Amino acid sequence: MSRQTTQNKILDAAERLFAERGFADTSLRLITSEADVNLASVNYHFGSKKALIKAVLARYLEQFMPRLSNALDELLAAEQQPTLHQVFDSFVEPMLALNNFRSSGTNIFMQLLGRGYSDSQGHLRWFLTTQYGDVLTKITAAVKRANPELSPGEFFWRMHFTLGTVVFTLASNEALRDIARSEFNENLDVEGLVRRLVPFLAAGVGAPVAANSLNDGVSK
Amino acid sequence: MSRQTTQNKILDAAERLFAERGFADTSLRLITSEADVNLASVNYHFGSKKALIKAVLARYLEQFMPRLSNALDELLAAEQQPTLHQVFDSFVEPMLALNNFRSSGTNIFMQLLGRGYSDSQGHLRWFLTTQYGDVLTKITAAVKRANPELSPGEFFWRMHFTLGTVVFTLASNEALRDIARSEFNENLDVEGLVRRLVPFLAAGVGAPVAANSLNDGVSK
DNA sequence: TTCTAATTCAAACAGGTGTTTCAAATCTAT
DNA sequence: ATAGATTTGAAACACCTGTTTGAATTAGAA
Repeated sequence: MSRQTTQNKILDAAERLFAERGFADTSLRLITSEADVNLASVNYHFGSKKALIKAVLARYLEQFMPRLSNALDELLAAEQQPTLHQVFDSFVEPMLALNNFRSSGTNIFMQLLGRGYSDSQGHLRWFLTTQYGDVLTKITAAVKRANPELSPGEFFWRMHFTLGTVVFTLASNEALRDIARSEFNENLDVEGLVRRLVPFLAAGVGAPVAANSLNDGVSK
Repeated sequence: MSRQTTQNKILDAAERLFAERGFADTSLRLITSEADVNLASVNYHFGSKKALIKAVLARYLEQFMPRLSNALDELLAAEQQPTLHQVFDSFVEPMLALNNFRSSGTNIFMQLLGRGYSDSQGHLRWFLTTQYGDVLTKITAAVKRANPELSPGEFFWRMHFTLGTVVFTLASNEALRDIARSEFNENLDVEGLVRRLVPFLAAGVGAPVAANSLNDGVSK
């Protein structure tokens, strides 16, 4: 028989609770009781709560990041200039592939991403900058190629606007989909949500720079 | 002499710390020590920490909401159809006016808004739905008038994408502006930031609906 | 001034947190 | 089967949280 190891029981319970309630609001006692293991086993197997959070995130990022990296490589290798729509589309397949990795994997990862970025401890930020900096570079390269007209300052801000849209939507996607379902029979699955995000982001990043915006602040 | 009352010393310290660190990560002991008042005075004057959070938010919302409401009224009273740019622009003046109310008022309110919406307790949500529901109605009315083509489902999601962009940007605006300043001399003030948001949001909400998005989920 | 109500203060309370301890149980290889 | 390492378990630890208490102080009105 394929017994679940204690480590995996902890990881499975933790990822679900972290996604639902955030990192800070999920106590080790809650995790271990839901995982049906002893409280001390978290510190025995992972060392600390911080390390557990990182382990939960790592399990997904190891699946997601190489796929995203490959998709961006393809886009950057192509002869012709990609559209912004194409750039953002390259996130979709890696995202959806997580459902083959674990059930509800896409949804859980989306919520974890949202929690991870909002979190003041910045666990996710640590991963992105120290482990996956190359992917970040590819993302900015692809966006710049799709929309080369933006000034560096304009580009910086639009990337962060994009990040904000994504993170917020991902973090609250389940709650929002519930509302949409009950309010006007809009029965959207995770894929539908992600596909709705793409045109919004592409249009936002591609928006014409406001001509009448005084004080646009670019001093260099 | 105009002595600061204990209540105001608490409110001032609390709003700064809440904006910086979020509600949950700010303890009453930290607030009262920075405000130089006794720990028990928070519960004496406000009743509880939750009530203090609401009091902090209320002080700003009472300034902001009537102005926003008026701006939207003007837009809705006009003969001709407003542009999305105009709709989002009507948030700008009420936002900036907060600097006349308190020093750095705009910035602190922006961060509080971000914290308040991300917060799992949903203090801000309580205000918006129970106290300022009429303003919410006006916002959706204005957006719908500026872009009547959107289906209800499409409209719902784009409003929430917008909200996400705004909330995330507001919550982290100070950190992001620091980065922008050091990375490429982009010395943007709060007004500049808000004015950069408007074209992004207007373009996103006004984006053409993706024709090739299968499963768009509208079942009604 | 005197009396009463409002406020401040130090201390304790009750409950929750992540982490550590060390004996008991379990597994693993000899 | 037995010895040794790994893993589990119940309990305690040290610390932090929001809240309450009741006495000391201050303020305001008669």
